Amino acid sequence: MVMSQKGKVLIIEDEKKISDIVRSYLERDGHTVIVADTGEKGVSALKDDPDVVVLDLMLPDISGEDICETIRRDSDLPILMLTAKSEEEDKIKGLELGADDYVVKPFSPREVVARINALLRRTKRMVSVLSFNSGALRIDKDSVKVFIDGDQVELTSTEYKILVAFSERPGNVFSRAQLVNIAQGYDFEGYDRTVDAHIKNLRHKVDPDPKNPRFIKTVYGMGYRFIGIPDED
Amino acid sequence: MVMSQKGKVLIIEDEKKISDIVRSYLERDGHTVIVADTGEKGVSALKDDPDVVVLDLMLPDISGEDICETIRRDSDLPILMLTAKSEEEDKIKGLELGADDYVVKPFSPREVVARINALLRRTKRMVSVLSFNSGALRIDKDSVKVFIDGDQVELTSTEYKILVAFSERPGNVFSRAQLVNIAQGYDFEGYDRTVDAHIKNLRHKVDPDPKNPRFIKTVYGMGYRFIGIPDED
DNA sequence: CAATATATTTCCAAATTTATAAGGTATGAT
DNA sequence: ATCATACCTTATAAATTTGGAAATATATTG
Repeated sequence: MVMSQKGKVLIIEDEKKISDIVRSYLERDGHTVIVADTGEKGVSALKDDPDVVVLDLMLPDISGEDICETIRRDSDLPILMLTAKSEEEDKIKGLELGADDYVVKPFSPREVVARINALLRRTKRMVSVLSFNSGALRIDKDSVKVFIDGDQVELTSTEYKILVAFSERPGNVFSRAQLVNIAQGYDFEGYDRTVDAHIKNLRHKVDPDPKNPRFIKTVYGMGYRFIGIPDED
Repeated sequence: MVMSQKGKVLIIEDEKKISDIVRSYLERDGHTVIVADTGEKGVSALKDDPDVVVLDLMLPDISGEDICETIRRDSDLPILMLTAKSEEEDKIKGLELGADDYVVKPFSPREVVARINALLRRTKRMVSVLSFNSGALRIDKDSVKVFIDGDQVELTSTEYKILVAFSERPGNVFSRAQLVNIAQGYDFEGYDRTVDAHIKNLRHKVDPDPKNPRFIKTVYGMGYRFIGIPDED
C-alpha cells in the first residue's frame, strides 16, 4: 500500500454531481478520494488523515466556514474552498479564515486538480520529510522505526504519531488539544490527562532519564515542547 | 512602528498601471514591495530574498514561464501568477510549472492580497501574526519564547499572555480590569492588586532595570502601557 | 511639606496544573 | 471465544503558579 498514490483528498460536498466529477478527475490523476456529503461526516472523516480538504461552503448541516475554523483551530491541513459564492467579499473571507485556495463554481475540474496538486506539492515538501535525524534521535518514516542513540525503541501507533508531529516542528509548543487531535482525530472530546499519559509513556521510551527529559519538555500552562537537538532550549 | 512588515513581495510585471495598484494594496496591508518591470530585473531582484513572487506571464524580455522554471530550479519560493491568459490550459500549465496560485486579469486587488496572505501563511507562517520583534524584545509565538536583548527569559503562562496582549497594541493603555480579563480569559472579579503583582513579576523579568522600565510603563490612575520600541514614550 | 492617593514589593496559602500509577475498556489476533 | 496489546480514564501526589493582604515606596495635591 505504498506507491502510486499521490494524495488523500477529502471532499466535503453535498451535491453528488459535483463530488462525483471532482472525484473522478482526482482518481484519474492518481489520488485517493474520500467523500463526505454532510459537514458532520466531513469532520469525522478528518481522522482518516487526509492530505488536503476540498470544502463546499454551503452544506446542509454545518457551515463550511465553521468547518474551516474547526480545522484551523489546531491543524495546518490545506483547504481548498469550492463554492458558488463568487463575491469578492466571500473569497476574501474564505481565505482569511485560513483556506489556501478558493475556486468558484462552475469550475474546471482539471483546474481544480491542478490546484490541489499545487497545494500538495507545497505542503508535502514542507511537512512530510521522510526521516528525522538529530543524532540522538532518528525517525525513519518509511520503515516506521524510531532509534534512540542507535537503539531501536518500540512505540505504539499513538506514541509514534505524537513523536512525528513533534519532530515536524521542533521547538514549537503543542497544546493538549492539538495533541489529542494528533492522537485520535478531530471531533474527539478527549480527556486532557490522556495526553499526559501518552507523554509519560513516550518519555519513558524516548528519554532515558524521564526526570530530566532531553527531548520532551513540559511547558507549564501551555503544553509540551519537543527539543530536536538536546542542547538548545 | 514595528509589527508592521508582513512579507516582502516581489512583483514582476511590465504594466505599470497593474504593478502600481497591486503595490498600493499590498503596502496598505503592511507588506514590503519590490517591483521589477522586466524579467531580467525580476530575476536579479530575487537576491533581495522576497517571501513571495507575483509573476506576470507576458513580459517584454523573458517569458514568465521561464522565470518560473528558473525560480523552481533551486527554490521553494511561493509564486502567484497574475496574467491575462485565462484559458484552462494556461492555468494548468502554470500550476504544473510550479506556481502556487494563478489569478486572471482583470482581477480584484483585494483578492490578490488575500491570496498572497494565504500563501505567506502557508509558507512562512506570517511574521506579524506569529512573532513580535522590536530589536530588544522578541516574542516567538510558535515556540512560546521571549527574548530580551537576545537572552531568553522564562515567563509563566499568565505573564506571557499579558506580554503578548501588550505587544499586539503597543502604546495602548491597558486598564487593570482589561489585564485581569487577559490573564483569566473571562470576566473575572479579581482583585486589582493582583494585576500589579503580575506586572511586577513581568517587569522583573523583562525590564533589566525595574526602576526605569523600558517596556512597561505605569500610567498613573489608568493602568499600564507597553512601549514597543524603547525610545519614544 | 504634610497629607493623601496611588503604585510596588513581599510573602505564603490556595488554586491550578502536571506526573504517575493503576484499573477498565476497546481492538485485533489467534 | 480467548488473549494480548494498546488505549482511555480515574485518582492521587507533587510541582508550580496565582491571588490577595499587608507593608513599603512613590507620586500627587493642597
